This record gives sequence, structure tokens and C-alpha cells, in this order.
Amino acid sequence: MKTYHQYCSVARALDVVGDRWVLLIARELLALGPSRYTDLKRGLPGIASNLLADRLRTMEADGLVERRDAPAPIGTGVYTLTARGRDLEDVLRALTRWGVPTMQSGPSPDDAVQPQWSALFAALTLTGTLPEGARTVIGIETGGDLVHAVLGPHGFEVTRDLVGDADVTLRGPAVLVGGLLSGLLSVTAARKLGLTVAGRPDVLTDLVPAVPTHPGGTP
Amino acid sequence: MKTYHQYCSVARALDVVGDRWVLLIARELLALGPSRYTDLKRGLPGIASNLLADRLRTMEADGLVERRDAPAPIGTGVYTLTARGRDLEDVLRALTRWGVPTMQSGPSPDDAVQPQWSALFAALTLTGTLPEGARTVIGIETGGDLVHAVLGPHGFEVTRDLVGDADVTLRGPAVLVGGLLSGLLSVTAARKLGLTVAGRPDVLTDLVPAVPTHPGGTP
DNA sequence: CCGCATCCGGGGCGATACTG
DNA sequence: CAGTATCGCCCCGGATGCGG
Repeated sequence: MKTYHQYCSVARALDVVGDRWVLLIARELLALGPSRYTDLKRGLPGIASNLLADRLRTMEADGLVERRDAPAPIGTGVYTLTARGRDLEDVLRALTRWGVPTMQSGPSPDDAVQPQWSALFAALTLTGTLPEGARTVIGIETGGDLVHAVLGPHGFEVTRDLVGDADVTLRGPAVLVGGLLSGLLSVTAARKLGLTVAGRPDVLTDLVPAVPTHPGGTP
Repeated sequence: MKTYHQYCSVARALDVVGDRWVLLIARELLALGPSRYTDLKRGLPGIASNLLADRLRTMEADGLVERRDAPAPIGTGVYTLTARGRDLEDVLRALTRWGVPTMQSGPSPDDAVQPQWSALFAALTLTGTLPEGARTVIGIETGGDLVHAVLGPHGFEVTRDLVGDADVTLRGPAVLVGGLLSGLLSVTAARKLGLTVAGRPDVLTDLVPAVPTHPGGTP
């Protein structure tokens, strides 16, 4: 049995996105935009290759992703979110906010850490809090990789190759980046703990961070 | 392997609520409040009894539910959402809204239909759109069962035993109830299709319904 | 009857190997 | 690089049993 067989909006939504890895695939495509198979596999440590292929097929059948056949420079196919898939942003935002308390313990030794996750975290929790006409670029570097979150009043974009300069760049352990962006740490506190903040830190304090909810369950 | 082993807020959230049935258990507890084991089993058609017991145990260990030992009249234990569990309301709301397009096809022959799902649908999508001081009670009857959704500006409650009168009562197929509440159907259109609207229909048109997103994938 | 625990069959899932 | 193929395990679903 795959479907819940319940005429309920939650159950029907979970019939589509409730399977393992599906929402994380959407997370990667939302963060990095059109991606190749290998890019997705890199962004989803732990997924089996057959499962990724399976999920992409069913997600395509469900109208969440599209597979296109090369934009020109590269000869390989790329996967993109459809409009329906991009609507999952609200679901991912809700999950992201709810997950904040579970991040306080920091990564365990066998946890993967990737900077685009922190960038998407910033993008999802901070989007919509910027004044009209503003545009904030946050650089995030954890573990050698560098990505940029470009935030505006009505949307965001996460990119690896930035044109222009970032307003502020954060370098250090992911837990400090997340703690700072979620409002659990102040800029000075994060700096004392080892975070490097280059550029204009004031653009961070201007943003309304994710409100921490309740202390959270067992870490 | 249970956890994703990714230091990402979405992945960590799904480590807790990503398992099958967990979010639907939260849905039932959010809709009906403190419930007994049998009540939950009734509200979750298709779940195996051992799975429900397993899920309740892990959800208790994760700090999502609490098991109390009888309020007085009944001698059996009841399950309640903790504050942390109630915070899942935002996740359920996002899933509910995203699932709206999947509801247009109506229930398939082997789909279960329960009125508290429609009531929670109304509560989740309409809450927060009421003016200060307002209080709207919507009765929903599908398949013989009747529940009430009590909506206020800052919260909601779904109850079986209502004290007082409902502002408006909807009787008929669940698809018409959902269509009306989600804004896909007007009151007159729903009536023509067979929905009975008793009381003051104007309280419905005053509410801002869930905005339908994109047409949605395969039904 | 309520609230589970136990047993069992099937399939989803995870890891590895292999191929165009 | 982009998947396909294969295998073993464990989760899940369905049925039954059992103590209070």
C-alpha cells in the first residue's frame, strides 16, 4: 500500500511528497536550481543511486520536476522544478522553521554538512522580511565550499557563482552560521565562538530572524 | 538507516516527522484534542495497530505527544500533543494548502472520508483571517458524522460536542465541503451540486479562503 | 471491549556492482 | 557521467492473540 486512501488534504499531499528523499530532492532543486543527476547525488549524501533515479521518475510523473535535454554547453540532461514543485517552498519553509530547535546540538561526527543547506535556510527563513527594493547577498562558506544566498523582498536565489560582491560573508562551522541566521546567536557571540564575519554585519541584524519556537525534543 | 545524517534543518525535521503516519497522528491530535488509542485508530483508517503503538512511543520519546492517565470519568489513558507537537500546525497548514489541488478529483471509491478532516482543513486554512474579536462556528456533516470547527482570529478548535449553536452548517459530500471552504466553489455553485448550507452563509464569504496554487499534478 | 504484543508475508529501501 | 541491476534487510501492513 502506497497511498493512505484518505480523502484529506494532508494525506493526499503526503501521498505525493511523503516518500523518503522526495522533499530533500525538492530542497536541492530549490536551492541550486536546474541540476544534473550527479549534482543531486552530491547534494544528497546517503541516497542510493537507484532510489534517486526512481524518485526523479515518480516526481516527474507527479508533475513536480521536469527533465530537459541540455541547455547547450553541456550535453547532458538537467532536472528542474515545475511551478507545482516550486510551491513546495512553503512546506520546506515550515519544516525548516520547525527543525530549528533540532539544530542546536550541532552536527554529529557522521553528519554531512553542505553550505547550500545553510544558504537555503537563510533564504527560506529570511525571505519576505526585507523592505521593498532591498537586495541582500550573504556568502556562506563551510568546509571549503562557498555559496551565496541572494535575498529580496519577494524571493531568493542560491548560487555558487556570484556576479558582484556579497554584502556579508560568513565563514566557519555550520552550527554557528545557522545559529547566527536563526537568531539564536548574536554576531558578537558567533564571532567569539569562531565565526568569521566579513563585510557589513549590519545587514544581518536588520533581518528578522526565524523565531525559535519551543526548546525541542531529544537531540 | 533511519536518520538522514545531514546537518540540515529540513532533514533533521524529517528525521522526526518523516516516518509514515507520524504527521497524520499529529493531524488527528490537533483536530480532536486529547484522544484515546481507539479514537486515534478510528481517525487513521488503514494503520496497523502495532504501528500506531510504535509511533506513539517514538513520538512520546521525541517530545511530540504526552500520555496521561485519565482525566477522571474514563479510566483509560489519553494522548495529547505537547507544545512542540502543536508547533507542527504550521507544517500541517503548508501541506494542507499544497494538497488542495489534489482534492479536486474527489474521493476514490476506497478512500476514507471523515468530517474532522474537513473541519481541520477549514481551521488551518481560514485561521488568522478573522477580524479581532470575531468567532465563527462552522458545522460540518459528511457521512452522518457531525463536527464543529470553532474559528477565532488567533486559533481554532475542532470539537464533536458543541455548546451553543453553529453560525453555519454544511451537509453533503466532502468534496463539496472542501471545494467551498477552499474557494474553488461558490456557495451557490456548491448548493446546486448538492451541498446543504444551513444558517448564515455570509460568514463563509467573509472568510479569505485558501488561495489555489497551480493546477496540480496527476489526480 | 480496550490497548496493545506477536507473528508472518511482501515490498520499500540501502549498499554495492555493473554498464552504455 | 548517468543511470541500471541485483541482493539482503527491515519496515510496513494484516491478522491474530491476550491480559486487564
